[in-house]
Amino acid sequence: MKLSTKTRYGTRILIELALKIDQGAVQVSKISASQKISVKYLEQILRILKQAGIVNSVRGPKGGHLLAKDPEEIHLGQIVRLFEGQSDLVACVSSPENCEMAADCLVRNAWQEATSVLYEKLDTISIASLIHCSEEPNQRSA
Amino acid sequence: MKLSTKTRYGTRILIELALKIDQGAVQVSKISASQKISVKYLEQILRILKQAGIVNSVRGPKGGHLLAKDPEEIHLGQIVRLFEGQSDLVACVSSPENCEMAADCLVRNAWQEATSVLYEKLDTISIASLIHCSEEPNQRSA
DNA sequence: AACAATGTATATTAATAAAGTATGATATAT
DNA sequence: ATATATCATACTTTATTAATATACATTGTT
Repeated sequence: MKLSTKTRYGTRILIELALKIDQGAVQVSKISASQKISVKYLEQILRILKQAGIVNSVRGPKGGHLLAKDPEEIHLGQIVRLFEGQSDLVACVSSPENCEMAADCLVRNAWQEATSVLYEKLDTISIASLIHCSEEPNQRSA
Repeated sequence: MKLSTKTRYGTRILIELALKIDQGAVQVSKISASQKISVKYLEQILRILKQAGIVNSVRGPKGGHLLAKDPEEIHLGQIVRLFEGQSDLVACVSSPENCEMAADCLVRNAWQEATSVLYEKLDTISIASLIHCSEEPNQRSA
């Protein structure tokens, strides 16, 4: 029940783009260097973020990627749902037909509720809030 | 970010044992038949549950497994923690040394909070509550 | 127009983890 | 004793995730 690296990387990428929001398009090679993620893997992740409308890209020389939305409007819930694909803790919540025990399964609804609680929490955390948190004076010395 | 089959199976096993709580020890072969899980796989899962003190077993003829605790005292949080092993959504929450970016990772605390919310919810759901829910009259027709 | 810098797309491989199976041992009621 | 059960570990298979490789498309600069 762990988050995939794509989810974690994707979140870090968005934070980097949010921090560099006034620098225009950021090149994949730059993100690769700062996040220590291979260029090719990064491209896959950025493509997913782009298709979801979270980032935009500019092709050609001087191109790169930038946020398509305000950091206030990007929440962890959206990112996790995007990368984890099947967003339920158990598949039968959204596809009961895949489990032959579904009709008698007393637990399904409980997993459903737990899933909801988790996403409700993740939906309250924006990229912007993560950044602001780090800017508070007590967080780091000197 | 799915629950493993061991977690799901384990939960169903505990429900079955709770429903048969007045029948004494239930044999692995019986559980295997009703839950449609292979005997050998089931034995692995039961061993984990036994080591955690959630079930007891009786060896030899007429042996089997039974709950070691009141169904009211067994909660989904405990089961999930038991089978998912590493209970955090991301490993760095409990082991920051595994991630070289940990010092600068703005997200770690957020994953931590989401994890907590999820388990707090799971800790409120007991095996007993799942069973009682199914006994409400409206759940099934005739 | 040519070129180089950049993103786009898909296929392939490698690594890891999960799921399931097999073999054999140990305990105990009868 | 013997049959019936659980206990323990090793192994195999399958699925998923992570990462790499190859080829293509777009665009600013000259």
